[in-house]
Amino acid sequence: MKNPVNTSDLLRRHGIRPSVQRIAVMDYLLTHRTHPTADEIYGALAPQIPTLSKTTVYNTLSLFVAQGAVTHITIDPRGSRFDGDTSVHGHFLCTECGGLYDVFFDAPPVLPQVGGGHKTTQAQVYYKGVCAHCGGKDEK
Amino acid sequence: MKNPVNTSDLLRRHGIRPSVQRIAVMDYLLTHRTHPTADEIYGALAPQIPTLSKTTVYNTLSLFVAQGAVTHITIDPRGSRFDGDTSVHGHFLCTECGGLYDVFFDAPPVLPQVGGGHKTTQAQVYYKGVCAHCGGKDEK
DNA sequence: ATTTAAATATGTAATTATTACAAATACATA
DNA sequence: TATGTATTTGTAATAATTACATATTTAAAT
Repeated sequence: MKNPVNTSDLLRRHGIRPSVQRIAVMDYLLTHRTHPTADEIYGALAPQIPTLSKTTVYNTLSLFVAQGAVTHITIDPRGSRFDGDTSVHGHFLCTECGGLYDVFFDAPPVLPQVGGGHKTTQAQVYYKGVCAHCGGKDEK
Repeated sequence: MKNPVNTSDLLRRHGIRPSVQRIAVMDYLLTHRTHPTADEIYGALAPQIPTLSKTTVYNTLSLFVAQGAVTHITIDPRGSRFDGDTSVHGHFLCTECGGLYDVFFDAPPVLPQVGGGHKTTQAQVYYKGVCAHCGGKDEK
């Protein structure tokens, strides 16, 4: 089996009615941990679902995010990235190649509460720099 | 005086040669703590500098960010926001009104280092939710 | 002061991400 | 099977950002 959990059930648990397209998008996110853009997801799924529309991918991702099934990552100024792993972790963006890597925490960092009467629904930790592959390793 | 520091000197200290346009953009950022978009900055300065081009605003902001004189905030999926305060602090985005607020820390949060040989140049903490003005205060 | 070269700014056109919207299709239920 | 609702699709609009060639300004050299 590709996936340890049943994708339809996962969607239903988030109040999302499964469909061929929704299952495909979620499956793609669960099996590709590259934090893809909507366009990348569309490009990967279109060959298998020839009738797929880019609007559907956007609609689907928007629904997933609204239902808390997917995390919307805004670290990349070139466009939105999406993560099927909604657990608490950070993200590192390589500003050279655009690669986006997970940064898992031994213990989640303690972030101060937001004051001023604002109601926080989510906190995210973003790192930017140059990834090991692009040369971050060697250069001092 | 509007500004405690001389804007030209501030630019020079970051290796940026001052110009009428650059001073105006930096001044705007230093006196307006709303984390404006390029478009907002252009709209605010255009009346005073009639020849100002939007491309210049983009070029200028890009230069400021590259030289570390301004922070590029990517929390808002609708577009890039900019902050003339480069000190360590977080940001809260109201997903209703788009308002972007500073979150100052008593002590900077301890963020785990990024492993994997990646070279980190910057870390940012983003919060999302509903601001006090939009109703975050009342609603449980 | 004048010339010259380099840096900066401008305007227009392209690119790209995302959304709006109306029509078509699929789905679930009576 | 009929009917209403949800979902998907395609096209067109919107908006942010970049590319690029030209014009202007600045600084240095003569």
